Formats: sequence, structure tokens, C-alpha cells
Amino acid sequence: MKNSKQILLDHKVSITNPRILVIEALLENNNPLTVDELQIKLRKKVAKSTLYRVLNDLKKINILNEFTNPENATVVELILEEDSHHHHLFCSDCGEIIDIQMGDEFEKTLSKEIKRLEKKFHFSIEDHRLELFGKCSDLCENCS
Amino acid sequence: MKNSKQILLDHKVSITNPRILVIEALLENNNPLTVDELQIKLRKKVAKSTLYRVLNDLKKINILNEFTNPENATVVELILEEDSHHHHLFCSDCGEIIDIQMGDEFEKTLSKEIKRLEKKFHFSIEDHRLELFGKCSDLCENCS
DNA sequence: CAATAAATGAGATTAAGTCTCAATTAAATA
DNA sequence: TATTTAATTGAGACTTAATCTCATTTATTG
Repeated sequence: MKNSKQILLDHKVSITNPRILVIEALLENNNPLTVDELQIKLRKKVAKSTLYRVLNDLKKINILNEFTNPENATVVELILEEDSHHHHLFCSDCGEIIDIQMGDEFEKTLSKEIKRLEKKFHFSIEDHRLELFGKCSDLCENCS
Repeated sequence: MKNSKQILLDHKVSITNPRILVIEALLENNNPLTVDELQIKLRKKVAKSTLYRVLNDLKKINILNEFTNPENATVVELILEEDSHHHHLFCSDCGEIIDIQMGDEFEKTLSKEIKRLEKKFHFSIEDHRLELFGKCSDLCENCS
């Protein structure tokens, strides 16, 4: 597993305990976490103000992706070099968020559409995000 | 233009002045508005608590779409029957939000992918959202 | 190892959104 | 149309996620 100190070193920011703890909490999970869940994982180890500050620090060095779930709670995930381009699938029953990859055909078709839209609206489009919403199977123990 | 009273009638909810004003403010704009912008449009006409309550009422009868812009501000737009399925394009310079429609090929490819993902993750996927981020042209008077 | 700069913790502050409750307005009924 | 009943509203209190302040602690630099 990628080392948290090395990540900080690579990005030329100082290596502090709170930063290490936050990165490690995020590395432990394969999928994104709400700030709430992160706060619980780090309870008594990192102050609330520090947690938010560290998250902002990680955003500044572009290793944190931040978005919101359907309930508008803030969700974060680390951006690791080995990660490839992915999107998110949300379960409205248990709240789980799953990283998904779309097939090549999809991303190719999307690129074509983006070129068309750039012309149509005189936009330069730099990024995109696809979110899928649904319910995970009855097999899930957290689901009704 | 669609009539605000008729919309309320159609959905069997009582017709009140604040509801009419909110719907009309939303109808006036072709594109989505942040709650902030909406609040400014309705200043002195609708109380803050009422505005939020009316927005929740409109959500309950499924004629309001709510999402967030890249700065995490809440954005709303009416869902009208004559509207077709669309997505959003955000300008990071001026904050403009534009409704966009993707071509058939895109939506078809997406459907195929969704079927694949439903099997893979034992999910039932009910909805999706695509967001594009970029900058609108220098021609825009609000942009730097 | 000392000096300096950066980061932290604790709690105050801000602001988006919700809640409370008395007063108003709409709907239902006669 | 007037009256009754139920729903909605406005004003401001309250909640809570996120930011800010500032004295203290920790990291970095020489």
C-alpha cells in the first residue's frame, strides 16, 4: 500500500501527524467516505478544525476529490496515481458509494459529444463527472 | 409560458402566493438558479423560511430538481413536462449553468453500460446525472 | 541545536437550512 | 357568500457543517 509520508513528501508539503492520520484513514477504504465517517474514524486523534484544514491542504495539492452524496453530505476520496478515471454509484438505501469504471466505448462516445458541445456553447470543457443512483441488492446487510 | 397556478392545480396542492412567486421566478430563467440567486430575486416578497419550505414542497411533488454547483452551493430548477432529459455544464469563471442534451448515441451507450454495472454490482440503477465542467468563452461579459 | 516558520487544538464564529408558533390565508362546507 | 377548518406563512430562534482566531506545539531550516 502507498505510503502516506511518501505522498506528502512527493508533494513537497510538511509531514505532520494529522496529515498522516487523515491520509491513512482514506487509504484504508477502497471507496469514498463522507466527512462524517472520516471524523468518526479519527475521533480523539485529530481536531475537527484540523481535519477540515488538512482536507483543504490535500485539495490544494490535488490529491483529494470532493463531491456530495444525494443527501448533500460532503464525500472525499484520495486521488492516487495508480487510480484510473472513474465515476460513482450511490445506494439510496444504505448510502454506500462505489467506484465504477465505464467501458472504453462509453468514454469515447462521451469525448465526441464533449467536442460537439464545446463548439456549440463556445466552452472549453476540462472535466466531467457521472453519477449513478440506485439500490444495492437485498443481499446487503445494511439495506432494509 | 406554462402557468404557475395550473402547475400547482395539476399536482393537487394549494395555490398560495409564495408558491406562485417561487415557480414564476424559476420559470423566468431558462437555466438553473442557485438558491442564493433565487433568494435575491424574491427578496422582500417571500420569507427565507417560506422559500425553503416551498422548495421542499416542490420537491415532494416531483417538479423540482436539486443539485449542487462545483462550489457546493445548492442549485434548483423546475422539472417541466415539456423538458426532456438533460444534463449540466458549469463555467468555473462566471458560474453559469447551462442545460445540455446529449446525443442519442451517448444515451444508448450509457444504457448499455448501466445494464452491465447492474449485473456486476447487483444494483438496480434508477437514475443518472452527468456534469461537465469548463470555462465559457472570452465573449462572456461576466468572465474575466 | 537554535531560530523561524508552519501547523495544531479548542473554542468562537458564520451561514445554509430547519424549526417553532402565533397570525394569516386557502380550501371545504353549508 | 359566509363560516368553519385546515394548511401555509413570516419572523426569528435554533441547528449544524465548515471556517476562523489565536495561543501553543511541532516541523523545517541553517
